Amino acid sequence: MMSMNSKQPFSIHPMLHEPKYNPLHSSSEALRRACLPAPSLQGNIFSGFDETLLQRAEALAAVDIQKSHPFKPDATYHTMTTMTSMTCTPTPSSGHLHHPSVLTAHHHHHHHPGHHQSSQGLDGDLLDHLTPSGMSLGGMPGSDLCPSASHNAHAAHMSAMNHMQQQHHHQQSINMHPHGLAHGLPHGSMGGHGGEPEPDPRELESFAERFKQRRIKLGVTQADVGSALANLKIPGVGCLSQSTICRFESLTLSHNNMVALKPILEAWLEEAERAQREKMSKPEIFNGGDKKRKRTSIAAPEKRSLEAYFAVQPRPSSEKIAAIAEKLDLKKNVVRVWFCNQRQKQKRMKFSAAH
DNA sequence: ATGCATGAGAA
DNA sequence: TCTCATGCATA
Repeated sequence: MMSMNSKQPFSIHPMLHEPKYNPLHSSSEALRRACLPAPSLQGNIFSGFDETLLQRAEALAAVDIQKSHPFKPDATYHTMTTMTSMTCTPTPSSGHLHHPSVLTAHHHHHHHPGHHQSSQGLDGDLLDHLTPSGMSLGGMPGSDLCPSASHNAHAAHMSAMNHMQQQHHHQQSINMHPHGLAHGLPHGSMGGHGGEPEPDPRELESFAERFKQRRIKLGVTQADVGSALANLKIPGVGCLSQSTICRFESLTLSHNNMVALKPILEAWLEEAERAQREKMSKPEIFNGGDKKRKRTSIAAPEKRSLEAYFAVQPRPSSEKIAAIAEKLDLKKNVVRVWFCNQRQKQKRMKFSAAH
């Protein structure tokens, strides 16, 4: 009953996928379990008795939390973006941005829209027990590390180049960014031609590593790469954020996304190295920006509760989301988005673990 | 490096 | 409404 996630991301055609990267199968369950936050529950959760498990999950989540706390979860966003229109930055058109785009690769998959889970014992039990509270700990303090990004200043940029890649199916098109992009998808996806071949995870992995290394050698930051991409006049390709470049290097993008971005970054890298060789042009540093969007921060206890719910029911109904939101004293939308992001995260983890 | 968010497109 | 690609804000 849980295999609805068998959607393989890919762009390729239906018949093109390689057997190798196909994680579905039972392995996905194993993997998922490996990623689960609640160790004690793992064994049975997906087996079948949801209700009991739900209660346990709940209990587990509520264990440490027995407190009340003064925390006020919303307030988070005041979106007042100032327009920063630079070359690349997506300018918020009307209030904020518009834009991302897409790679849509879903053809075959899908999930059940309306009724997946059946056991809803949770509305009552689980939610009742939960204590949205304050602190507890025991969980995970932060083990954050990361030096982080700084923005240096030199960059290399180049000018034109083109590649052509096109496809026009409606199903999958990768498009990058906001402004006027189109979608260009690498590798041979449609039409059967011989565009870019290898959807090979192996290759992607090594490329990402090489990319990072060479990028550093060029003295360019992830952010620089992102903006410099616009200088490559690849149709449909504009700039990308530091986040995306970072995620590409760390392989934390979906397989499809990695495959789509690879040729673009590869083109940039070559151009950048070529450009550096001859003359270094100026860095294109644009700076400016005042952005005021605030990020919601979900406290650890609430997060643990959400994880517990997620372990049992990754796709809660709207009603359930509302109930959870209320219990945790979070906005419904925040909860909904959290679940969405959690699913994406798990999917990526599953995939990478499989390879 | 990541968490939370937006938005387009597909169900 | 969900998924997926992306991004801003932030630790």
